[in-house]
Amino acid sequence: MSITVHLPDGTALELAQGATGADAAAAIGAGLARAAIAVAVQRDGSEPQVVDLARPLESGVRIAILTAKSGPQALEVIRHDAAHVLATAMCELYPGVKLAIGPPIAEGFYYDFDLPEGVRLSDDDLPAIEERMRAHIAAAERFERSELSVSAARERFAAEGQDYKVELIDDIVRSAPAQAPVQTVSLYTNGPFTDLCRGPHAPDTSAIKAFRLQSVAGAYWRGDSKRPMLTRVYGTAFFSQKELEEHQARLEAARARDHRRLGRDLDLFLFSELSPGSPFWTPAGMTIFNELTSAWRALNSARGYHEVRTPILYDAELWRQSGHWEKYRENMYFTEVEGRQMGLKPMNCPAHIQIYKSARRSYRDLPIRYSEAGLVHRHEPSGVLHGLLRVRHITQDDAHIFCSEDQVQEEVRACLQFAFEIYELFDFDVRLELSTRPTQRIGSEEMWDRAEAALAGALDAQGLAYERNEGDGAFYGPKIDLHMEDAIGRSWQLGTIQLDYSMPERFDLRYNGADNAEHVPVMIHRALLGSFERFIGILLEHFAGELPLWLAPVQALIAPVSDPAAAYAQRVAERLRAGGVRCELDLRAESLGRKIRDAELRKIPYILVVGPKEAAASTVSARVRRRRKGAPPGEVEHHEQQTELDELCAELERERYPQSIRALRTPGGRLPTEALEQKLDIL
RNA sequence: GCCGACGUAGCUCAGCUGGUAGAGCACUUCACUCGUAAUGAAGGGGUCCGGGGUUCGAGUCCCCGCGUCGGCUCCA
Repeated sequence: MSITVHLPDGTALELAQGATGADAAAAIGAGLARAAIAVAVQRDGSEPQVVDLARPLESGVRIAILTAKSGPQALEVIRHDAAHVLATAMCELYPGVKLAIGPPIAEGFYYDFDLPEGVRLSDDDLPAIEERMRAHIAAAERFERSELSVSAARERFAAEGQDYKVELIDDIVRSAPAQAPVQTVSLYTNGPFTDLCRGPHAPDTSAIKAFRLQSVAGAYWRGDSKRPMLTRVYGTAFFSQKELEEHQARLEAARARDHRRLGRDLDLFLFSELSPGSPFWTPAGMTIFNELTSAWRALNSARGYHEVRTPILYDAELWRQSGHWEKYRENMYFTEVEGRQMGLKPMNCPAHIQIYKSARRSYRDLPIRYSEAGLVHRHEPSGVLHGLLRVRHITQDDAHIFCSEDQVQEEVRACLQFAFEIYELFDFDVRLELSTRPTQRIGSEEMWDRAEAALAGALDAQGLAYERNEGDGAFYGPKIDLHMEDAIGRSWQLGTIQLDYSMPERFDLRYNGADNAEHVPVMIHRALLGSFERFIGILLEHFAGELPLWLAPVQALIAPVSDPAAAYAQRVAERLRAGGVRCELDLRAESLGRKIRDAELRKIPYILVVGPKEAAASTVSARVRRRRKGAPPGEVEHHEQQTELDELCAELERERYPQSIRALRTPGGRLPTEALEQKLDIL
C-alpha cells in the first residue's frame, strides 16, 4: 500500500502508507529533511493547514514542507515553540505559576502567566528567563504530541492546579459544533514541560535560532477587564540572529518616528501635568494645524458642506435626550452652573441637530451638510492617553449630513470619495471596515437592519472591498471606518462614516416631503481625518517629521554665509514672504555648517545659502530635501542646486500646495488663513 | 480604569551600599565673519514630581497621591 501526495511544483510523490511530513521531506532530499520545520497540508478545496512533520499524511493532499525560508507560516511555528520554551523556563523559575495562553502574534509571541502570590515580574527578570530558555533550546528537546481524552486532560491539569487550562478545555468542548463533539485534546511535551496545545510545533526546540524577550505587561484573562490581571511576557523569535537584529533595528527606527519625540524636538506641541491628555500647540505646531484646517475647509466647501460652529457646554437635558447620558456618561465631563447640570459635548451631533431644528425643513433643502472643526471633550481613562493619538479633547473634522432615506447611498458614496480625495493628498492607502451593531445600543432591530444594509449597499455599489467588524458600531448606528497603513507598515484608524436613524427620532427631526407629509431625515456622521490632533500625530510618524512642503511650519531657511551677505539674504526673505512662503532668516554669528545642521535637524524643506556669489548673480544655492528613491516617506536626502531667485519663487509657488487644494484657492489667490497671515504681516 | 516600570536643569542622562547635586546639548555674554550637518571661551540655570513617614541626616529607604512610559480593556 502506498499514498500519493502533491508537491508545490505539481509533481506527485509516492510514499509508504502512514508516511509523515518528515518522510516526505526525506524523500525529496536530505537537506530539506534537515531544514524542515513543519508541513502545510491542503485537502482538496480547503485552506492549507500547518501540521507537525511527525503527523501521518493522507493520500491525495497537496503538501509544502516549511523551512526557515517559508516566511510567516514557518516563523509562526517557531514563535509558538518559543512561547512553550518560555513557559518551560517560567515553571522552573517560578514554581506554582499558573499558565494561561501563549500564542504567536504578528511580531513575535507572548505567554500569559498568573504568578504565585507575592511574585512580581519586571524587565530586569527577563535575562534570567532568557538564559533558562537558552538551555532548553541548546538541549534540542523534542516536541512530542499526545492526545488525551477530555476528562483525562481535565483531571491532569486540575491536579496540577492549572485552572486556566481547565477552563480552556471546557471552552474547547463547549464551542465545538454539536455534530462534531470534541472527545480528545492534544498536548505537547518538550523536556520537562507539557502544555495543552493544538500545535503545530517544530520537531525540537533547536529550531528557535534566535529569540529575545522584550517586555513584561499586564493583560486581562480572556481580555476581559472584569477578570484577573495576568502577567504577560512578550518576546520574538527568528530563524537567524541577523533577522532578529534587523527586527530590533526596525523597532529602533519606529521609535525615531515617535510623534511625541518629534513634537518636542521640532517644537510643535507639548503636554503638561496640569491638563493630562491635552496638547498645547506651539506656533510651529499651530501652523500645521491651521494649514490642515484650511485645506479641509476648502475641500468641504467645494463639496457642498456649510461650516458651523457650536458651543461646547450644554444642559445635561440635551445629553439625556441624545442618549449620551445613558450610554456615554462615563466618558463625559459634567459641571454645575447656577444649580443646573451642564455637560461638555463629547460629540457634535446634538449641536448640529439644534441648527437643523431651528427652521422648518423641506425635502428641497436636503441634503443639508454641516461641517465643523468641532472641539469635543471625552474623558479617556488615564491609562490610554498617548501623545496626540489618544487625547481628552479632540478637534474633529466633523460633519453631519441630514438627508432623506433615498439619498443615503449617494451621500455615503460621496463621503467615501471625499475621503479618498483627502487621503490622496498624503499618498495614503486605505482599508475599509464595516462595523455593525454593538451590544450597548439604542434603536430597534429593524432600524439596525436597514442602516447596516444601506452602508453595505454603498460599499458594494462602488465595488469597494471591506472587512466586516461585527459588534463594533457606534451606539446609535453602524459605521464604515477608514484605516491607513503608514510608511513602516503600521495601521491607523482615520475617518469614520456613521449612519444614524436614531438621533433624528430622538430629537424629533422632520422635513416636509414632496407629498406635503412630514418625514424623518436620516443623519450621517462623518469625520475623514478622524481628528486634527490624531491626524497630525499620524502624519508626523508617517513622514518621520519630514512634512510635505505645504504643511512644514518653516518652508525655507535662508542662511547667509557671513554678515556681509545679510542684506541680500533679507531681500531673498522679503521676496519669498511676498509669495506666501514661510521662511526664516538665520542671522546668527555661526558657521555655515552650523546653520545647515540646525536647519536639517528642524527638517526644513528648503535651505537657501546665500553669499557674495549669489548676491552678485541674483541666485540662491538651494539645498533641497528630497525623498530617497525607493525609500518610505520620511527618509530623505539633500541635494544642492544653484537657482535663479525668480525660478525658485516659481518652483515654490508650484510645489506649495497639492494640485487638488491649489485649484480651490479663493479668487484672491490664497486660502483664507493665508490671506489673514498676510494682513498680519502688513500690520 | 487595571498590571508593571519610571519621574534629577529646557532636552538626554549620571549620581555606588543614605552624608544637603553633576555632564553633554540648549540658553546668555564675549571673541571669531565662516561656502553646504556641530568655532572657541566664559557664565547663568535645579521646590531632585507632590505630600507624609523612618533617620542625627533622604535625590537615595517606606507609604499615599499625581504624571509619564510599555501593555490590557476602551477608543477619533
